[in-house]
Amino acid sequence: MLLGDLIGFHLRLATTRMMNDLRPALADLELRPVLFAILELVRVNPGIIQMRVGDELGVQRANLVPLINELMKRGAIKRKIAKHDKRAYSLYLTATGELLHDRAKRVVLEHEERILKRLNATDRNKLRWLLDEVAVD
Amino acid sequence: MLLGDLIGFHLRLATTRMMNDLRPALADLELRPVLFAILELVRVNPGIIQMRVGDELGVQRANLVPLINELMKRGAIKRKIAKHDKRAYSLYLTATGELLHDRAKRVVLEHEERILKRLNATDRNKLRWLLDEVAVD
DNA sequence: TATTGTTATACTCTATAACTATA
DNA sequence: TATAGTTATAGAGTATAACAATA
Repeated sequence: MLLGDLIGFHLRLATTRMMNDLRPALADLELRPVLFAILELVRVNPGIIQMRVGDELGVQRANLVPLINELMKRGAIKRKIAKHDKRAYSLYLTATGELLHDRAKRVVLEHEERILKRLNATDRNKLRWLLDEVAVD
Repeated sequence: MLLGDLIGFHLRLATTRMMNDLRPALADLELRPVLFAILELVRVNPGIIQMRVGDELGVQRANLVPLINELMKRGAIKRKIAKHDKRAYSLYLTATGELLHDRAKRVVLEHEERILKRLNATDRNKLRWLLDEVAVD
């Protein structure tokens, strides 16, 4: 390990390693990490506005469009015009989407366990908390 | 914050936020985060083999080639055939490269302080340690 | 046989600007 | 005026495969 003290380096490397494990694991379901993230977010927050998905995941709204289209073409998500705002779309999983998410979630949980096996529950909570403190305003 | 418990989400978002702050900060020097990472690694480990740089930063050797070329064209780094392996290149900063790195390092340290201002020294060390435990082996 | 650096390629990600329709 | 979604585009990141030179 030649890396220095800069947190950015360690963050970058941890992310790369995690994605290098997750990507092939999800490939069997023809999903990429970002697509799973969308499915998860919509599953847990049904009716969520499309823009909000972008905000939560750090994906700009322009870049979100083709991702949403991809999931709609596969019949995994559906949209309705938002109740109180005709400009916005509310997102929902279809039955197909829920099945896909169920299978993907299992793959992702196995992946997280594989990647975090050296950390106990306390450390994992601490890590989550520390990451959330990064770059908050 | 609608995000769930999955560490991957929090890692992804922290990385995005950090890069969104660092990228424009380095743009004044016409550097990108990955180029600074290479400068830093070569500065601290003069003579490092090109392949090793890729390993340390999680960049594949094929993708490293144009990055090294970019820094050589700018006269920031130079190469020599490695002492004990004619296939490999040892990398060094030029005087120009050291000056560029000095200026970039100042920008990066300010950036890290901005991003991590909510964390004290203990938390920062803990974060670095936790990130290093992610995906070892 | 395996490894370092290279080339080529395809795909994905990301940032930016401009447009529309609604608010 | 501002916001949600869209389109278009260019640049950067990433994965894969194949090759030459050397180990």
